[in-house]
Amino acid sequence: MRDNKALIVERLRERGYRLTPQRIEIINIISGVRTHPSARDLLLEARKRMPDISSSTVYYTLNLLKQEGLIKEIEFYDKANRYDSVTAHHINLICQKCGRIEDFGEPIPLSFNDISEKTGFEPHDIRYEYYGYCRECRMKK
Amino acid sequence: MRDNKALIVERLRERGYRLTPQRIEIINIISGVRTHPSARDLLLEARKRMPDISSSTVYYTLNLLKQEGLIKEIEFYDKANRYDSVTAHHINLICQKCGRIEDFGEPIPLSFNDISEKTGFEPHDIRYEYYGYCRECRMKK
DNA sequence: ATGCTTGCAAACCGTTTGCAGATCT
DNA sequence: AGATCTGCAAACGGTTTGCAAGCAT
Repeated sequence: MRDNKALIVERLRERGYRLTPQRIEIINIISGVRTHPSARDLLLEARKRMPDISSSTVYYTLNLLKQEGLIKEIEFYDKANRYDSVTAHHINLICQKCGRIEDFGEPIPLSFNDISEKTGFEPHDIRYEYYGYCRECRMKK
Repeated sequence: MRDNKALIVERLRERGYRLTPQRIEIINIISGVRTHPSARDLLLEARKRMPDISSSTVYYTLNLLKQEGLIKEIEFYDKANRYDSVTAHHINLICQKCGRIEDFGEPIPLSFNDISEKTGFEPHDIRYEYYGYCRECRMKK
């Protein structure tokens, strides 16, 4: 959850990608925040300092970072995808009132090995989420 | 995983919804199959017997069944959502080659109670999926 | 000089919606 | 009879793509 900006920048550089001002800006935001922002969130935040940045650039950069394994994407069919600079597999708690996504600290209970031994299915990624209401939203009610 | 057509029909009837031929057809298909079909799958299958059924009717019916808690929807942002007549919470194994979705029999390790006691977040739904390759697709390679 | 990157606008695709006509009870 | 349901076509919204101009190396 700490700032992993330096790591992301270093990886891009050593893999030969350009470090344009737009990319630096996007990396800055996503690695400095714990809110799992959407592409639109990132665009609006970046435009505060860089008014001409376009949404294609944001998407292009996010796809690059995702493909390079430097960020993780959480996908939703009926709302914007969210992005996380914490790439380790973990459980997310998703509030259906305020949209907040919190990380849940405990390790994944069933390892990839457990699954493949029991079923023959070979996993290499996971999606584990609880949907409900966060403490703050429950208070407000 | 058994045929729960009768249950779905009964629930709709007792809640005052109409049992039109289109609905019966869709319920028949979804409750008779273990493949977690998409709306489009259901449309094409239904059209074999009912050529004029429209996709809005399929969506309308699926949304009704979902809202009444009689089917479960598995959502994907970049491909069609899939539908499951098994509504109990369970783990899904999703093959990224053939698209098959298998149910994994074991119970969910962390109960809603576990989560709310440890975090204050109150869950009422879950999404727990492993992505990878099913036995059949691994064989073929 | 080359090719990666950016910004604009249009395309894409599954899902939703407005509406008029049909159908179930 | 009356509300619900169906089918058509258009709208929607987030993401992707084509393309020409810009920029880093």
